[in-house]
Amino acid sequence: MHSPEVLATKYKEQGRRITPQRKLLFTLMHNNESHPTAEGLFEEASKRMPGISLRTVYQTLEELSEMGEIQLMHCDGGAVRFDPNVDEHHHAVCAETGELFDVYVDNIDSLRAQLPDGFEVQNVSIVFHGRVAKSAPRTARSARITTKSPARQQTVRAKSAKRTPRRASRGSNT
Amino acid sequence: MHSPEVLATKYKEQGRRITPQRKLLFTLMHNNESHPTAEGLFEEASKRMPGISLRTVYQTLEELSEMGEIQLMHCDGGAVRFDPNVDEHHHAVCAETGELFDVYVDNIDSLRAQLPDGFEVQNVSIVFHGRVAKSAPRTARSARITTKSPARQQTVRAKSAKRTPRRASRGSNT
DNA sequence: ATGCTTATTTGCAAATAATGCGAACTACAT
DNA sequence: ATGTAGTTCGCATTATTTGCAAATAAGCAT
Repeated sequence: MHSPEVLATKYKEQGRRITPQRKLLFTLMHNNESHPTAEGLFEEASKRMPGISLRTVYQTLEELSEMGEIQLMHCDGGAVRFDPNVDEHHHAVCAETGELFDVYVDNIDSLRAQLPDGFEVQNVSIVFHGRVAKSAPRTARSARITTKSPARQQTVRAKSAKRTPRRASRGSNT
Repeated sequence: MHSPEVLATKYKEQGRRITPQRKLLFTLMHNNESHPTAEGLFEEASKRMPGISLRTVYQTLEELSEMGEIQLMHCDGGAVRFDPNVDEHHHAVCAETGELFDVYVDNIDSLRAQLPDGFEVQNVSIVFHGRVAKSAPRTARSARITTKSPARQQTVRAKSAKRTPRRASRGSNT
């Protein structure tokens, strides 16, 4: 998504107003690679602006989405996660931490798929499920992987192409 | 998933009981290609067994999932959809009707992805978003496409897949 | 068949996620 | 400073799904 400043301009051009709430949310989302949920973003925002309403967060995220500034991502059935990266990209989800990473795929066009007759593909979304190998080096737990950093180009090959035992229901991580 | 008969055996072997509700749900799910939601399956079941509880449907689907007999699919953020096809496969969603089709992809391993460092892929899920071309011939609106029919092998290419360089800088970032 | 044991079914409350709506508030042009 | 229309916010409500406990009923032993 655009910088808070550019967004402000774009907003005004559309007759929308710049409020403290919006300014804060723009800032919190800009370059945010954590793929926060509305609730998560609300918590962050509340730190800096106690009293801000969750309703406002939902509303702002919705308008940013309508303006094409952020992307929505329904990943595991839980809450929607928002992504300020609107380039054509995909995702990797760590089954352990639930962390979500942006992934760029070079050759989607080469996929050979048996699509239903007459199906016209408009876009493809790929999700890599797996886990981040915790190589001992640093605190491991808090080792932050930035997608912009040494993202290795690799050819995909699942550990075991077998069925993964599916958890029955959603998010019960307690 | 297995046939209702085989399932019955498998259930008994595990000390589970065969009830009329389960028998019905087994039958309704077997070879079901509609990817129903719990609610949808409940409605179908209700026709044949008025009074069956939605709770029972949820419960049965959950146990079938735990037994590896069906797969869960979180697609658009709405209700979970269930799939008796547990082979390694993917999906195509019609943006118009919401219909969901099974899709087999041959060469997932050849995808070149820039995954986060140390990320171990366990499995990949691909969703093709698009629409079923309604070839004018019949009522068009009600033309039904079945997945079992001549699924064409095709190389994927979105209608307007412009390749965006990573982090394209639109305007003055920052 | 009859009874028993305990797996199942069911209804209802409750949790989670997100949206509708209207009253109060405020950005910002004049 | 003032007015107006865009915003924020709280509360009610919808949609899914799960937790719980009482009522029910498979399936085994007799």
